[in-house]
Amino acid sequence: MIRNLTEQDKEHLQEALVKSGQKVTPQREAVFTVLLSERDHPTVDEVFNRAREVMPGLSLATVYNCLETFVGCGLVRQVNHERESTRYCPNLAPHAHFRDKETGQVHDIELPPEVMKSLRSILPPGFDSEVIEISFLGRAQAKDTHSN
Amino acid sequence: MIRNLTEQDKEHLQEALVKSGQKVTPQREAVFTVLLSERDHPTVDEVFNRAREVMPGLSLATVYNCLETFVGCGLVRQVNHERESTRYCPNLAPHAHFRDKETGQVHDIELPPEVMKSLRSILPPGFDSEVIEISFLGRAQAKDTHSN
DNA sequence: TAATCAGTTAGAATGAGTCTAATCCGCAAG
DNA sequence: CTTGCGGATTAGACTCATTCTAACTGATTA
Repeated sequence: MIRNLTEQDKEHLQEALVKSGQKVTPQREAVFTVLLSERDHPTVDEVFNRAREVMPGLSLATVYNCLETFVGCGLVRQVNHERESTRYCPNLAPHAHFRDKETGQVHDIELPPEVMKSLRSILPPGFDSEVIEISFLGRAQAKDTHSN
Repeated sequence: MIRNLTEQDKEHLQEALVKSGQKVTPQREAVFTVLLSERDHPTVDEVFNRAREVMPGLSLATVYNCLETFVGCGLVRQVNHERESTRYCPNLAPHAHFRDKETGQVHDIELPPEVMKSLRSILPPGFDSEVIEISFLGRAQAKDTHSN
């Protein structure tokens, strides 16, 4: 179910948008709401379908635009796996992704700072990296029930 | 330039193919030759164009087929970055990829076993991973000249 | 020689994502 | 007000990597 944004979430959205010279619009609020309501790394299509429940006139192009805007102002992260549809994730803490081979579900894996450090240390001199993507592929025993 | 396969490379190809019930064909040899001649993570299209120099009748579909076969029998690895075209890499040692933001070039980064181990250790119980993909995005000072 | 079968081929189909041109909407200036 | 401006939104056309399909090839087996 799609729950409403808390005041705090609204401020978070507004602040991030305004900081990068963007406006808060009803469409952006709707898309953001969808992302926060179910944190299951939805595809654009999934976001689109969920958001339509709340705003039936919303167009697919706008969902693409909104998500791009959010990525641009650091509100959400893109998650790519092989060449499958891009997924979106509002978890901003540094984390890796674990993709279940059977269900296709994506789980967040916390990334302790010392692991990040050891990763950075394997770069030869002259290599300077801003972004490190880590993704696991395998099987996960469903231990939590609040999966998608 | 496309150099011929060494006897050793030919055996390597044959062994891997036969082991998974596949045949050695002229097209597969040509594609494999291209991969080993310039180890710069080419896209399917690049492989296609290079291979045509040596085998003009070769079709794109066949290049796709060959590469898929090679991946299936562990001869090469697929490298994906965001949603760009898939690239192929004949380096089988465990390694990460560094993608230069400016040139688009992909460099292999050696992965020491202790880093692999620390990565595996961050998986919560119940998560079992076969494949770990690590990719860096950033800028690399060109220190070698034999880039593509 | 005929049948079989994997591999190859050209071209059509797919589908995620991007582009375009028209429209909408909020707001500031007149 | 009402006019004009600019960014946001929209529908639909378009792109392009990849996959699919159906016909063809060529080596091997019956």
